[in-house]
Amino acid sequence: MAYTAGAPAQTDAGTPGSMGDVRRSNLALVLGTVAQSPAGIHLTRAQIAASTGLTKASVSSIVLDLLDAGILRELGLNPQGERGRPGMGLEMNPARGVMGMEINVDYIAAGVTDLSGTVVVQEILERDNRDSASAPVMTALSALAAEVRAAAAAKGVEILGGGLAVPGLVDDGSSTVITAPNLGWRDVKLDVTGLLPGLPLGVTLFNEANAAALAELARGPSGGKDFLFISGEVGVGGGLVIKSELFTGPEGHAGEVGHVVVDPDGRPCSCGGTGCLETIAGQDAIFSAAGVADKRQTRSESMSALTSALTDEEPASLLAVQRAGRSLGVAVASTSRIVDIKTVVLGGHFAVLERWLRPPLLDSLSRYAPGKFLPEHITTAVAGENGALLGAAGSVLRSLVEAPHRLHS
Amino acid sequence: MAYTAGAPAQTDAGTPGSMGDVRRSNLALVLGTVAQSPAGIHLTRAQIAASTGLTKASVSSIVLDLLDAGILRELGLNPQGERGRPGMGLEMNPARGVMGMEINVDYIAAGVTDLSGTVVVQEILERDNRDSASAPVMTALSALAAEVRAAAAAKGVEILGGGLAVPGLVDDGSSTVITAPNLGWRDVKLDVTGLLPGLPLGVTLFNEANAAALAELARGPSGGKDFLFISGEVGVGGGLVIKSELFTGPEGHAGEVGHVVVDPDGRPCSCGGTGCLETIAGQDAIFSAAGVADKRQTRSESMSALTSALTDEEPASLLAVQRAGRSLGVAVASTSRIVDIKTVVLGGHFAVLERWLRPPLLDSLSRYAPGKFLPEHITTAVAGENGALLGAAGSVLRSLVEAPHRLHS
DNA sequence: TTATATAGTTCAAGCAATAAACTAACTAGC
DNA sequence: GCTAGTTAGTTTATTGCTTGAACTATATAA
Repeated sequence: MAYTAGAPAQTDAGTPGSMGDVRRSNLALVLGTVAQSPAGIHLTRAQIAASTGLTKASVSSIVLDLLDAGILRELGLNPQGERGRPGMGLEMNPARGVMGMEINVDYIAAGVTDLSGTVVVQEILERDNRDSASAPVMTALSALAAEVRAAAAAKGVEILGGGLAVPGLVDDGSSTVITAPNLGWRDVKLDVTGLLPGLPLGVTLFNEANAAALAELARGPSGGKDFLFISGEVGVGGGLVIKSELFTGPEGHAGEVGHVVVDPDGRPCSCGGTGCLETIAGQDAIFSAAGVADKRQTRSESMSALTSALTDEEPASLLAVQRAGRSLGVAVASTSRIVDIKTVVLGGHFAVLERWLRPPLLDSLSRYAPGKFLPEHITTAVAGENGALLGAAGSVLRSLVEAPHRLHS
Repeated sequence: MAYTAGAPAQTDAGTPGSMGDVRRSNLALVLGTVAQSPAGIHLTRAQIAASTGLTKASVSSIVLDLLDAGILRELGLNPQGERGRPGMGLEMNPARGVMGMEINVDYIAAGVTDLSGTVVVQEILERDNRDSASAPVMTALSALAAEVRAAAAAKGVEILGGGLAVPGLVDDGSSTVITAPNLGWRDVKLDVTGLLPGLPLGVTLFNEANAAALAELARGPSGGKDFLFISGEVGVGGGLVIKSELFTGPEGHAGEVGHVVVDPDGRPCSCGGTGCLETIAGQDAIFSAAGVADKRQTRSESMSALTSALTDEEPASLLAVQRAGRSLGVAVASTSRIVDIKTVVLGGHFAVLERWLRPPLLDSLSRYAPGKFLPEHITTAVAGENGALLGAAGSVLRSLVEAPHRLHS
């Protein structure tokens, strides 16, 4: 019905509210209902008025602004055999788009979606970034981004803003990667705006798991409005979505389920802690426990070695995954009590291994968080490999929908 | 400077914003700055205008509304030896107040603060509520509340709203205690408005630890704007404050640190889980591990037995508290990674035992959440025994400050 | 007593939403 | 094929709230 994210009058606390805030709030409200409308359906002004509760006059005036800003577009009239004057369909302008980018251990990637969220261009470039300095990676990504931007422009799509997802702790305010153990980065300041110069909405930096969580939120109804996304990669990342918002905590680093303590007497973790979930359920941990770790092969080769070992019911592999599942259960149980969440979405290798992980996970949950506290829904990610990419793009799009006044208007 | 809580235009998402929202937002902004001003200082309209950024004209008009509603009061002019016309001091109306109430295992309590937050009346009635049905407890509390209300009225303070704190999981919407293990309550619907009939702001139901956390937020700068409050009682409760707001999660039951898993191979918990923090650091657990559990004595007697045993360096007691401290560390480490919090406030028996708990707690933290992730500030609660009481009252007060338009206006 | 400075109020103007009237564009039915 | 009915979108007057400037009120300083 109404767009949940459009919290009206989003001035900072402590700032006087004026009528401009009302306008901004209603701009977001109108744009939000258009953005939320199902793919084929093009709402008319009258329908927007009915659905938002605004008057037709207000909607007309607001839509005019959004058309001027190039965010919305009018389609022709659609006389659909109903009585009365047909309405003028409206849609998110397909000639504008946002770019998602991703730096990961094995690849860099960039992709563009238009404002309706449909993918226009997408390119993945395999590249070993493990323990590579940031400069060459950024140079390579910059070239890729320019290429993808040109490809989008060739299709008539102009980029308004971008998002970059990185597997590590980030601080968007200062565009800094605080720590990305698997890239070997620590306190690295990135020139993110340099990747895509001259964008009205700039470029935002995201944690990979957070971006992927946002992709889940935008795409399927996999997790609803409240869920914990757990992404199994080399490390174990997490993204916490609460009331359809990414919950980032006071400093922006919330949701790190990978470092919940699941075994106080456990092994040291890459984060410096002890017995973190990652030390048992991270890729390296599972591979070596399963005995499929081989330094000559890539991670995806190791992964297929593991899955075939599992289908062959190879004991060490079964045990390794079982242990990972149980530990996942402990971490989820603890997390669910702290943030009161009942739905878990598994991503990354957890999605691949879901078949084997689920039984020990459920077992563990019923032991550590039984009854009323049991997280009932365990699903797997719907956005696949490129979840982080889509999430980064989608989240920029969403920020536009929530604050359209930043464009021209 | 400005009141952090006064988020402008707080209509529900999906509702059109109109000029009324602006007014509501600015009412809260003005009232917030008055409420935030230090005890002795009485702001004038001009000072409010300067501090909020509103014009003098708007402030005058808004203050008029707040005076009409009986929320603010004018003091006389205060010619303070400065040039120019002296300003008219404003303060929170001391003739209006809010009531906090508490049901706990050993007592029931009720107290009134005026709108400036100073305590007017307070009464604690010892009463063994353990495994008592809810009806007689509510009857007793109702009588106590009426008495305290009359005492406040005698002092010229009219009650506008109330809050009730209960040691258990609650749902305020339906005024239901979902589970309070130590009272033996389960899915008990309480007639909270019946306790204090005819209040314009009604009566709100709180979890005890959450209320106490709010008291910490309101009183000292003990935890700043972001902290985890851990309350050691018979059970172990928790309250999570993030950006000066109580974080309650999607269903309102967040912050239950007492049930973070700290020992996967541990003992069963009253919540049905296994190895929860409460099974090691709850009062019953500590008392019995220390060997000071004696069914004939009250809990406060057991507690003094424990503290004297500790000062005598009695080994079993030292060990019990040490273990509790270490487990606290594990739980805090996990929590800090999930919600990104760096400050912990210890309340209840954790405050009493702080001296002995701190070393193992710090030790444990540096092991499980080292370096950048270390929760740096461990403090003890400033609001003492009656933290929950004060918190319940204070939070009703705060809700008034955030939405003053609910009164008359 | 006068000049100056500060507090608070009054009043016209601007902006955004609303409600009601109005124009536009289509279907249904005779 | 014309008219009545129906729905879409625009125009216009009204309302509510902030703003800014002018104005009144009340103090200190010289």
